[in-house]
Amino acid sequence: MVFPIKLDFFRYYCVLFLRFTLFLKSKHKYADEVLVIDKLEFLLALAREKHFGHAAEACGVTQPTLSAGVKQLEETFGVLLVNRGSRFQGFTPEGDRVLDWARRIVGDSRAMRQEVHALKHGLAGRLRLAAIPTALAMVETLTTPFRARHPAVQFTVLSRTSTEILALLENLEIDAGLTYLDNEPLGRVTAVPLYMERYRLLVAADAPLSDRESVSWAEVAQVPLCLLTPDMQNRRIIERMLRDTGVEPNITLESDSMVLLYSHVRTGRWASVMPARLATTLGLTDSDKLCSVPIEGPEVTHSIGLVAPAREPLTPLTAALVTQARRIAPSLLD
Amino acid sequence: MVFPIKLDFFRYYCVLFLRFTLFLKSKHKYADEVLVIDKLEFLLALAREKHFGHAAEACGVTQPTLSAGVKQLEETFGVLLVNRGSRFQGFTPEGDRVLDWARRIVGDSRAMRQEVHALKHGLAGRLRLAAIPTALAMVETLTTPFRARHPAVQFTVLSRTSTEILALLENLEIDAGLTYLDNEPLGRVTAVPLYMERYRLLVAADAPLSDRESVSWAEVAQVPLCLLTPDMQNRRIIERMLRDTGVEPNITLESDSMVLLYSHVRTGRWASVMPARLATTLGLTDSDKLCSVPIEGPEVTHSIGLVAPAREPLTPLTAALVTQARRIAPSLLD
DNA sequence: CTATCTTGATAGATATATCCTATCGATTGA
DNA sequence: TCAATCGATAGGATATATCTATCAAGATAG
Repeated sequence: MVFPIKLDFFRYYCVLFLRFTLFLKSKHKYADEVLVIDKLEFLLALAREKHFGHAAEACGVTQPTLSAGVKQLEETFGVLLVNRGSRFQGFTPEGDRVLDWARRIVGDSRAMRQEVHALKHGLAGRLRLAAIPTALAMVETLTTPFRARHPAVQFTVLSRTSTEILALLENLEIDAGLTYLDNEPLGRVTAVPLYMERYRLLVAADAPLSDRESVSWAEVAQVPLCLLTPDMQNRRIIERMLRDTGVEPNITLESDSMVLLYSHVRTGRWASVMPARLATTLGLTDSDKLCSVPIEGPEVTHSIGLVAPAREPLTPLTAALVTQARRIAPSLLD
Repeated sequence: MVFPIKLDFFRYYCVLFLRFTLFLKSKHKYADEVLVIDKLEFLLALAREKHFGHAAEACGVTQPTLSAGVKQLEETFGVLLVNRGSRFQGFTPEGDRVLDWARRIVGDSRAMRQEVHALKHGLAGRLRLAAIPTALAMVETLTTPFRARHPAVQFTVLSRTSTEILALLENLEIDAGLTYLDNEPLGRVTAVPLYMERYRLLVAADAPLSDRESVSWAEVAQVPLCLLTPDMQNRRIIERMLRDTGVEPNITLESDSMVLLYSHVRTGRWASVMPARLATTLGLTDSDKLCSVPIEGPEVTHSIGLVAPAREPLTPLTAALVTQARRIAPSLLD
């Protein structure tokens, strides 16, 4: 019975203290309500790290500095933004709203810097992208022509799950993503459809089923499979197809790495299921080692495309990427 | 007793590492590129005042402070933003772009504050509006029901020309405006049509034409008229109608004040042309002193409505006003 | 239940930034 | 030519930002 009382008392004390501090502050001469964008970045970092120390490190400052920054925000708004016990306990409702605006303002300020820089030095900088594993091979069709037009632009490409991509986008940690457009709610994003994902069986040339014109999902379910881990949407889609046949699939190996899956398929002991376009793009079927066999049955296709923030205007780099995506889309959509 | 030693060693290592990182990060220790929103406001003030001293006064700082603020912005971006000779000579192209972003960021930061405030204290604050003179009487139909719902909200309403309203809106000096929707290019705004402007002749009860069922534009052109000044779009519209009859209109008095026009019409020596709705809303025709006579001829109507920034989301106050406008619009559009 | 670790807050010191007043130099106008 | 206007600059007072070091309150492991 001691804890609740102490906790309540602590909170009460916090609120009282904050009010008192606010009262004192109002007498100070300057910076009554100076909003520094860097402090908003503190809030963003805190939102993704959920830890004052880690957030501080991410911002390149010490923990007391970040704590003070957040507290200053709370003082300017006159509201507690973060629920604190002995540790970070999430944001208050007001904090959530401020966080939303902070994302927008920080994004805009970055876009502003980038645009001015682009006016001076042409389109340059680093585009941060993330793609679902099965779309990784497609990134090239976007980046290669883009770089031909804008040689000064650099890329960072991460392999992530579809949900992670949306979260990264929301937190301004990436500029755009390549992911499914039609399965999960996308939220506030600009989407450019690029191609449809169709599935094929990938097997070694000397493995069973390799000489077939086509196979059924039921047959696929009976060979030892290596697939992506279940946190990937691609895996869930394929697994659904397999289970719909009534046969319990034989998924003997899973990984989050496409390279690992390939290397196993090459041994002839495993097979895998992957998007048709992926196999051909990588030229895996050019050698005589691997075959990709069409899978019969209901044509399940999933639209994959570029997602960027729904903000208007976009940063010059992101805008150029979206333009590039719109340009190549017709040649990909069969 | 092994742990403390290890811990100390770890901490020592951490500190060394941190120092090293900081050393690499910057030669200047702090604030290499700190963006303060207040400085962006300096830029907005400079854009509308076109004068360093006046802009400084508008921001509540001295001129050197504003000069330094602008210069700091220029240093952060590494570009000149303002063309200076011995005086303010406008913005550079980069300056114009920064100005555009500054408007957006400043607007968002205000909206953020307002929203947090609204979460704490309910919808409160001051709505800054501007309306064209002929729409002034209509403002009441918007503000009265609005205040009934949100009693804590205060209003500031300015009488301005339609072009001024758009400029004020652009510079965040007003939250919304009441103006013509279909005559001039509106730019980036949200528009809510409210009603159509139709014209009537306003005359004293004992003046010529007062007993007519209706009059023609040609007849109107022959009586001494008092109208708004030519910078008002309303005046230009009416004048066009009059000239189209081929008769040179007899505009013997012009003013930017509707009250002045009324007081002259009441003498019986002048007549005026005004929107039908305006006369009835003010109850001018209830007394026996004034009559409003329908004008025959081509039905020229001009749509009038509420304009607000095209930004999304709007500030809570502006959003509530737009909602209110949408609510009352059906009862106004006949 | 105790010892230890983790986490965020706080204190004190110092460097930095901000702002004001006063003044200057250049242009503009009379 | 002289005064007025405009924006830049210098110098000094003061607020602010950041660091290091440390603390106290949970959480955790033994």
